[in-house]
Amino acid sequence: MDTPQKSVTQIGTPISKSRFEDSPVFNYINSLSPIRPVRSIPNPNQFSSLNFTSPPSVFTSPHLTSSHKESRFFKTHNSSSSSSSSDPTNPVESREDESSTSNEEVVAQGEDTKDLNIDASMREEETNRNDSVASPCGGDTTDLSLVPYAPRGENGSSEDARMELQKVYDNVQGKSETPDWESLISDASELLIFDSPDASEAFRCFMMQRASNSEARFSNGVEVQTMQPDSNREPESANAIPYEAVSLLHRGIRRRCLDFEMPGNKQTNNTACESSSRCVVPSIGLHLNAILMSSKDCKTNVSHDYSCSGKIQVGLQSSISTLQDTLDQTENETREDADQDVPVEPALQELNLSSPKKKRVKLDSGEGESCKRCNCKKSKCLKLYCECFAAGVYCIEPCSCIDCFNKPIHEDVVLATRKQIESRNPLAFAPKVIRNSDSVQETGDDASKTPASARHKRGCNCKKSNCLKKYCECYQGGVGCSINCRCEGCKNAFGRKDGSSIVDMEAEQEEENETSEKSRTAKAQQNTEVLMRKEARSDLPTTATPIYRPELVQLPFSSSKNRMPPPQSLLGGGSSSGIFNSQYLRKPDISLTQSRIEKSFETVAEDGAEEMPEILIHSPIPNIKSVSPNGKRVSPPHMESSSSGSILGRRSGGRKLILQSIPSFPSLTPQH
DNA sequence: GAGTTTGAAACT
DNA sequence: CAGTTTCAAACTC
Repeated sequence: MDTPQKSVTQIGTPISKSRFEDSPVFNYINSLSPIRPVRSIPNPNQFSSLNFTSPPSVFTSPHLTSSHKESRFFKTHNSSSSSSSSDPTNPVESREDESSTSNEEVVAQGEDTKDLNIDASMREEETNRNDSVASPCGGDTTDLSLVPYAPRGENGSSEDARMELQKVYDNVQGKSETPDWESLISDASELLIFDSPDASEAFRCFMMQRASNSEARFSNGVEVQTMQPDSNREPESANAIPYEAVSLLHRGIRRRCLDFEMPGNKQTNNTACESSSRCVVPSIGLHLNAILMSSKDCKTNVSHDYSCSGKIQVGLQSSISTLQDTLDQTENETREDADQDVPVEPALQELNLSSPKKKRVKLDSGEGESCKRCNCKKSKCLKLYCECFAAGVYCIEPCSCIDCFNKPIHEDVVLATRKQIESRNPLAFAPKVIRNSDSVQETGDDASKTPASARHKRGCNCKKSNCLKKYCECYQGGVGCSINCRCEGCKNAFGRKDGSSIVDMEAEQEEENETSEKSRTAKAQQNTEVLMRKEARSDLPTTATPIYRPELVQLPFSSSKNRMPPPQSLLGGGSSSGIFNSQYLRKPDISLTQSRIEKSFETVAEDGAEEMPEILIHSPIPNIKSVSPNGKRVSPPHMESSSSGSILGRRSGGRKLILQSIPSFPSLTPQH
């Protein structure tokens, strides 16, 4: 709700800079501090303000950058942990040691190796220090992910791996058309994602600091130093922040989630970030996991780590506000609420069918501690096949991948590959499930818990699974199918392509159980049933624009028992409203009439509401293609797509309220 | 755990 | 852009 913006607001605002610097306190502090603030040349690519603009011409090695960062942190905060750079007792370290035997790693990393050791000690320190706090995703498990071990693979020699790496890297680079590509990489490398609340908090601290010292470069070594003066600026966290920020950030960095820049955000981020939390959105897709992590999720165990994967994003992607909420909550309430569910949780938990939940349950109960991640064998975890890679996170120890290059140590390769993929498909790393956030504005507090709608950005293409299995990305994402889908025989429980949803199905079933001749026939054959349903619906003009209705999925109270759909799903959704549809399913004339009426109302806002919400706007054109075999009657998306939440009161006496152009993802546009 | 199925991603 | 191949997750046994 409002919280989301809060955090971001704090982050960017350049205003604070001048304010602080002009303040007597600041001057005083400056005079006291032996450390002279170092100002780097203003660089638009600086970390501050989440500036994603084109990279600096000067190439900066990602490794170098990160090394500096980490080592600096270490120096500054680590008076206590500076000592040992390796801890044999630490599993992570063990792993590292193992890896360190590889020449490759030494060669490749050099300074990194040192940093890694530092990292390890830091980690240890932090572990001791924040044990209760962050003990994140399975503690060690998470940490392990931080260990950049060489891609020797489980079965390859280090030499092979190195060659492989070179090959991959060359390959990627060769294909890259971006002139300043390396700069981009280095630039992107700074955009680390924070997949823990702590990390995000740290990040925020950093951003805040940067706000007051925006010129300082992340890698200039100023950060930590300037912290001191900063501490005064932030009375509430005074002493804590510097250390916390750094250590936490550090932890965040150590964690494998990467904050890959989002295509198209480079130019907009600056402004967007300054104005609203939405700025998170641009990269939210890749951050979601991180943010999710930031939610108490990270504090529980196994599930956390998994939540880092894109899959879990499902629930979170739902709404940025929710995410931000979570983030904020985490920040504000300290980590003591670790065990408390963030707003998002309820929703997910309620969704029995929700894949994330499912997965988590599975993990929790079934696989125990093993945060199972990817299992790539041939892709080197550098393709979208790899869940980790696709989710924007590094592979971690629990992964069973072979010859994995998706490790911090191969950051360049990862980023390069990513870049390449993005060049092919700018949305490749965008959240697969896009959630409409209009509910936020509409329903207030509950909004964050009950995102109005969501959909798979691209839609599925299921042929045999009927969208009833996790093969289906929509289903897996806990969202209904939409016109974007090209699925056949869609039975997606979260909402079918034809516009029905769980509620619809239930209502339908009831009807079917009772008398409907059609339904009886349909029951006879499942496949037939689907087709028939589609046909029946296709008869209804109102269903012409079957925008799927995922609302139920996200609703905490959307349990099967509770047939009360969320306000929006109940009222909105228009054509897709199951109740509505089922009600008129066999009353074409009525529905037709109504549809006409509606049509006159809908056209206005619905398109906007439906299409705009998605940051990732897809041309409706291809959607036309999505018509099922018998979907000839399915109207083009632009017709009167009834977006859930955009229309209210369809059932209420035929009166319909249109929530004009409520952007699902207002996030992109600076608001305030 | 091995084998199969499935559909996305990648390739042609 | 359509068809094919590759890939890894999901699923089944």
